[in-house]
Amino acid sequence: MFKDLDPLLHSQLRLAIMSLLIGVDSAEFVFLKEKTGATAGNLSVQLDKLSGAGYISVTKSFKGKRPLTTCSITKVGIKAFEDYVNSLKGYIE
Amino acid sequence: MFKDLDPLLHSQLRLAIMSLLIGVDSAEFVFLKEKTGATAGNLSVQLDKLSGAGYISVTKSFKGKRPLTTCSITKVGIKAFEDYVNSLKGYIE
DNA sequence: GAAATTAGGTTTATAATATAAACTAATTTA
DNA sequence: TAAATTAGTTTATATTATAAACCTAATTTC
Repeated sequence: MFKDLDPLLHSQLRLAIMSLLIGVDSAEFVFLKEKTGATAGNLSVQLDKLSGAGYISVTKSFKGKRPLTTCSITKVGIKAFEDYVNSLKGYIE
Repeated sequence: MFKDLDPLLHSQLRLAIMSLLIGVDSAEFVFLKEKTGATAGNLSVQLDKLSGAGYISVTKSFKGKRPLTTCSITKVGIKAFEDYVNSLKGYIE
């Protein structure tokens, strides 16, 4: 009935990030920042957490001379997201 | 796209409580405790919060000689739950 | 009939979490 | 060349979730 909800995903900002990443190949820091409305600091922290869990991969490079942080969801992340959504259904249906 | 998720409902235990209450007329403390698997302390705290927000009403009486805490969801609570579920869909669909 | 146990909670302490503020470092722009 | 902007990271704080400890009354056991 009430399966545990992955605490890493049961967070508004991290869920929004995953929701965005699941629909694209990859996304830049600034794109995620704009779409989620998060502050850069908060976004940075949450990306680290998702990355630390292996839910996303983060690559740091340069666009011209400015730093560029690019994120992609991983297979593990997709699975976790799907599991989370399924668990959630036990609560809201 | 990403509407704010009511922080009062975006909590595993409180969401489970609301999920249970939305399906019944009323429910006793012990019933909620068993169904959610929560400790009594945690349940007590979360019921207070939901009650404080006007999402549920809590009545304390006696069953025989033992205390009996009975909970029901309110109209405000139903509305909040429905809004929460709708907002959530922006994240998971 | 005293002591231990159970029932039904509440209060309090702690650890984890989310979040923004403050900071860094490089780059434009005025 | 000073000021502002970009693209972030680190740190501090306030909130939150959670369980442990506690309480009171009732019941069972010895």
